[in-house]
Amino acid sequence: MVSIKDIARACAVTPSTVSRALNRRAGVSDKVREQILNKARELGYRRHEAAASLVTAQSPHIGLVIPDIVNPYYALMAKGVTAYAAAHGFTTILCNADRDANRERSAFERLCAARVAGVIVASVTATEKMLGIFRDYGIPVVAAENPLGPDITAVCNDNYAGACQLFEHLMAQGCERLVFATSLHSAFSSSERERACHDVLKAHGMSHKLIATLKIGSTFEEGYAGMEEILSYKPDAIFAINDLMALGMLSYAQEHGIAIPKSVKLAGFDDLPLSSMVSVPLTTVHQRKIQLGIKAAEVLLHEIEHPQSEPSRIMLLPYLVKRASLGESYTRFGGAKQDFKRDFE
Amino acid sequence: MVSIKDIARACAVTPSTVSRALNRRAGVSDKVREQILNKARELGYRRHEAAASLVTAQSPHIGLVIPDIVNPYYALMAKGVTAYAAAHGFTTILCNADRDANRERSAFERLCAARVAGVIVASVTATEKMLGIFRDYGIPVVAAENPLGPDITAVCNDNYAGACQLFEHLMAQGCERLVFATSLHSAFSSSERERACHDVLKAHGMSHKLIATLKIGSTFEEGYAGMEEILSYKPDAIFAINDLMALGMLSYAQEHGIAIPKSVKLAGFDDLPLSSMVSVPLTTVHQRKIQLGIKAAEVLLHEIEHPQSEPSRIMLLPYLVKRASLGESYTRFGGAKQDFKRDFE
DNA sequence: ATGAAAGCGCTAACAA
DNA sequence: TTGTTAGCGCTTTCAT
Repeated sequence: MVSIKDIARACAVTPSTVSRALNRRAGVSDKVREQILNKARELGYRRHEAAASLVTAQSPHIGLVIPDIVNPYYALMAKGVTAYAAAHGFTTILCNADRDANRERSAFERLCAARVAGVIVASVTATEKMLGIFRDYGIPVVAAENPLGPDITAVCNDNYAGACQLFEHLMAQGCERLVFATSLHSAFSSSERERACHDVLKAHGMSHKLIATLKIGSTFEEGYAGMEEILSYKPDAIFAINDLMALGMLSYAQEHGIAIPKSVKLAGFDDLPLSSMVSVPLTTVHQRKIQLGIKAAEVLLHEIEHPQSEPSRIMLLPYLVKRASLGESYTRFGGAKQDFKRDFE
Repeated sequence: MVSIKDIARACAVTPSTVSRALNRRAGVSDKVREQILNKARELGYRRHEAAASLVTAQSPHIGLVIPDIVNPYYALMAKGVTAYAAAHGFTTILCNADRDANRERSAFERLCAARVAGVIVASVTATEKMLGIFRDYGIPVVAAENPLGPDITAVCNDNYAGACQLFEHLMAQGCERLVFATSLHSAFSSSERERACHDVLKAHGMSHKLIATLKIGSTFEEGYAGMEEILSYKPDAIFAINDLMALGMLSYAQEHGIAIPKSVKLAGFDDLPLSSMVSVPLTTVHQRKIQLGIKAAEVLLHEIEHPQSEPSRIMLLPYLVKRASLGESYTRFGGAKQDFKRDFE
C-alpha cells in the first residue's frame, strides 16, 4: 500500500508538503505540486480515508437504517439517499433492520462505532431514547417518513394532505358508500390518512357516506383475503390503506368477475411502480419516495456542516394520481414514466 | 467523546491495560478488568473502529456494488448480504451504480479509499481490469450473479441448469411452436438461457419447434409492446427472458382477450415475488436471490480470513416453479410463501 | 514555500 | 499482571 511517505521520499519532500499538494491547499509551488501529483498517479496512491478522518474528525460515511430494503418504498428511498450522498462525496452504510427492534439497536451501535458523519433513520419502532447514543457523539440524525420525536429533524410525506386530495376527489366522483380498509395496527401514516378521510367527509356533510372502517391488513394477501368481507358491505368505493393491498383486492375482483371501476371503485396509497402496470391501473396518491431520500440526505448534510442547527420538519407534498380504477381515462405507461420523472423534480 | 485514555485515567491504569480488558485479551486481573468494563459502561465508551482498524489493518466494512437497488432481484440479494455481514460483525457500504459505468468506477474508487475488508460486485459492465484497483490493496472481490473473469471468485445462479429444467418441462407439456423472447443486448445470463434452449431441444430432436428467437427487451413495457410481433408468429408457447417481461406480455394478453395458458403458454425466469401474485401466476425458474447474497458474503468473509485462497466458482441451483401460466394447477399464495422460505434453506 | 513535530484513538511489541 | 514505547497514515500548527 503506497502512502504519502512513499510519495514524499520519491519526490524528496516531506509528508506535509505531499499532503498539502494532494489536498489542493495553498503553500506549494506549482512545480513541486505537479511533481507530487504525477508521482501519486504513477504509484497508484489512494488516500486512506479512515486515517485522514482520524485527524480531521470528519467521516466520509453516513448511515441509513431502514425496515426492509426489499420493500420498493424503502428501496426507492435508499436510491435517493445513496445518489445524493455519493454526489457529495459521502458513502452510505446500509443497515436493514428487518423490522426487528434488536437489529435496529445493534445497527445504531455499529454506526456509532463507525463514527459516521450522520444517520438517516426510517423506523416505526425507534424511540428518541434509542437515538440518544448519536447525540452523545454529536452525530446528527434525520428521521425519514416517520417523525421520531419533537427534537429530531424529520422529512416526511404529508400523509394527511395527500389523503385529503384523494378523498376530495372520491367525493367529487359521486361516491355514496365508501369502505375504508386500513391496517391491523395503526401507525402514524395510517392514522393521518384516516383523519383526512373523516375531515373531508365532515366538511362536505357526507360523513354518513363512510359506511365502514375495517382492519384488513397491509399486504397483497390480506387485501385479497379481506375483499369478501368488504364486499359484504355493498360499497360503491373502497379505499385501501396502501397500493399493495389494493392490488390484492383488484386481483380478487378480477377472479370473481367484479368489474373495477364499474361495480366498485378502488383507490390506494403510495403509487408503487407496479400500480400503473396492472390491468386496471390504480388511482392512488403518489408518495415522493426517491425525493424523500434525496431530501433527507440533503438535510442531513446540512446538519453535518452546521452542527448547531435547530431541529426542523420538512413535509413533502404527495399528489393524487388519477387512473382507471376510479373511472378516469388513462394512457397506459405514459403515466408511470411521467410520475417517476416527477419524483426527481 | 470518551476514549480509552479517559477510562485509563479514571481507573488509574494505562491505555494498554484498558485496551486489553476491552478486547477480552489475557493479561488483566479479574478485578481490574471488571473495574474497567464498569467504567466504560458508565462513561458510555464506544470503540472508535476506524482508529482501531488503522493499526490492526482490518476494516469492519465490506462494499456492495449493484446496478439497481430498486430491482427486487438486487434488493433481495442486498438483504442477504447485509444480513450475513451484520451477523458476522461487518457493516455494508452500499453503492448503487444505476447501471452507469462511471458511477460504478467511482464506487470502486471510494470503497478502495475506505479500505474495505472486501467487495461484492454484481455488474455486467465491470471488467477484470477495473477491479484491479482492489488487488493492489489486497482487497478480495467476489462477483455475484455474473462471473467477471477467470481470476475472480464468483457466486452465480446456474442459468443454464435452471433453463434446462424449464425447457425440458416445456417440451414434456407438448409445445409445438415456441418463441424465445430475449433481451436487446445479450448478457451472460441471457446467452446461458438461450444455450440451454438449443441444447434441450436438440437432445430431443425438436430443434424445429423453436420457430423464432426475437430480441424484445427485458422490461415490463417492452414485453407488453413486443407481444404483437410475437403473436404474429402464431406460437403455442412463449419463453420470456425474465418475469418482468413475461408480466408485460400477460398484461397485453389479458387486455386483448388472449387466454393464457389456453391459447398460448407463457414462461418466465427469475420468480419475482410478484410473479405468483398476478391473475395467471407465472411458471418460471426460481433464482435464489437472498441465498445468492448470503453465499457471496460467506465466500467473501472466507477470503478475508484466508487471503491467499484460490479463486473459486459457486453455482446455486435454480429450480422450476410450475404455476398456472403453463397449464398446471396451482394453489394461490401458498406457493409464493413457500418459495420465499425455500430461498433461506 | 517547505520542514519538523505533534497527535487523532487505538493496538502491540517488549520491558518491567 | 501492568507499563512503556512506538507507530498505523494522515493532517496541522508552528518554525524556518
